[in-house]
Amino acid sequence: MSAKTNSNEARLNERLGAGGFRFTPQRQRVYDVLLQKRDHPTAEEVFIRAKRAMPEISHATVYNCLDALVQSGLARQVTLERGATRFCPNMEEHCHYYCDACGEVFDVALTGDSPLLPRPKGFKIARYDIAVHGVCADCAAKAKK
Amino acid sequence: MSAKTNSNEARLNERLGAGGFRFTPQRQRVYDVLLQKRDHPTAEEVFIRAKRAMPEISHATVYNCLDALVQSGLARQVTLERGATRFCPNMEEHCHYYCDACGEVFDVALTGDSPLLPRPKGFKIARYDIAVHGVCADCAAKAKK
DNA sequence: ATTCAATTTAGAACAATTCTAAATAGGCGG
DNA sequence: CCGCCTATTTAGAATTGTTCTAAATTGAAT
Repeated sequence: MSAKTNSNEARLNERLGAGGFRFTPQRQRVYDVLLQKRDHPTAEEVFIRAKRAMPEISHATVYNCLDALVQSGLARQVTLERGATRFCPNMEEHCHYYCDACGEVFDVALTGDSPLLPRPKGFKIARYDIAVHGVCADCAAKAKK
Repeated sequence: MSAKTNSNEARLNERLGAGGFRFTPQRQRVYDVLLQKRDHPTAEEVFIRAKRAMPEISHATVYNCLDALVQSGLARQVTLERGATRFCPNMEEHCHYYCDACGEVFDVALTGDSPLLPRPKGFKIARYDIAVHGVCADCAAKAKK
């Protein structure tokens, strides 16, 4: 086990605890899956990947684990379009560029100040999600041909 | 029929045409439903409301109409959370405040400059959606008690 | 009027998510 | 270490949201 894996495990343990959740092998596995390939997988994709090293894991558990990770501040839930929700372990301030042509999702860091948003009086902001729709460079090039 | 309704109908007709769609009574009805109560209804809610004046309208038609409106630039599709997609006829630049406690959605106009977003090279932006999650003033007050 | 494609319809099918009840596992006080 | 209590996991059923299908209808353009 690498030092990197160790530190991820430590953070997982700590954050789950802070969120009132237990550390379980399934949650560790699901978190690993998110960290290993940061391509904004759906719950179904996470399920498939998680099964590779833990074949007996169930669908409901994957949802439970993902929810626990989201509530513990270790992952974000991303809803870009109708259909399956995606998950993202990048907790830096960033926005999502979504290519309507190929479906790929790009994280782009929000540099400097957060966008200045007016807000309803008294509203307590927990987080915000910025989704940008359009066509990525590759797809734009293909379309031009 | 009021002058207001007339102008909405004219715009609907024009925009549908520009988008390559036909004007139909069902599309008019669905658009009316969106305009009459701007509370970000789900497709199911639109279906129920549309039925009141058009009892024979079907589920599939409501989806078809909503998609036509979205593609014609007359409505926006809003995905704030897992579960049903919502629809919004407000085409001004605005962001959505979503109360995680009561589920209410508030439109807030984006004043002045759009937030400056860095973007991937070559990405052609079609539109962007800003969703702010948190707790609205009412729910925050209730929670404090 | 005729024709062709878009649209609508009811209902089936499918996909995503949540629920259920029973089994298991963790942490804690004794 | 034991027993207890609660959280978690599991398989599968159930529910919800969305899309598909095939046939009938409608609309626009000849």
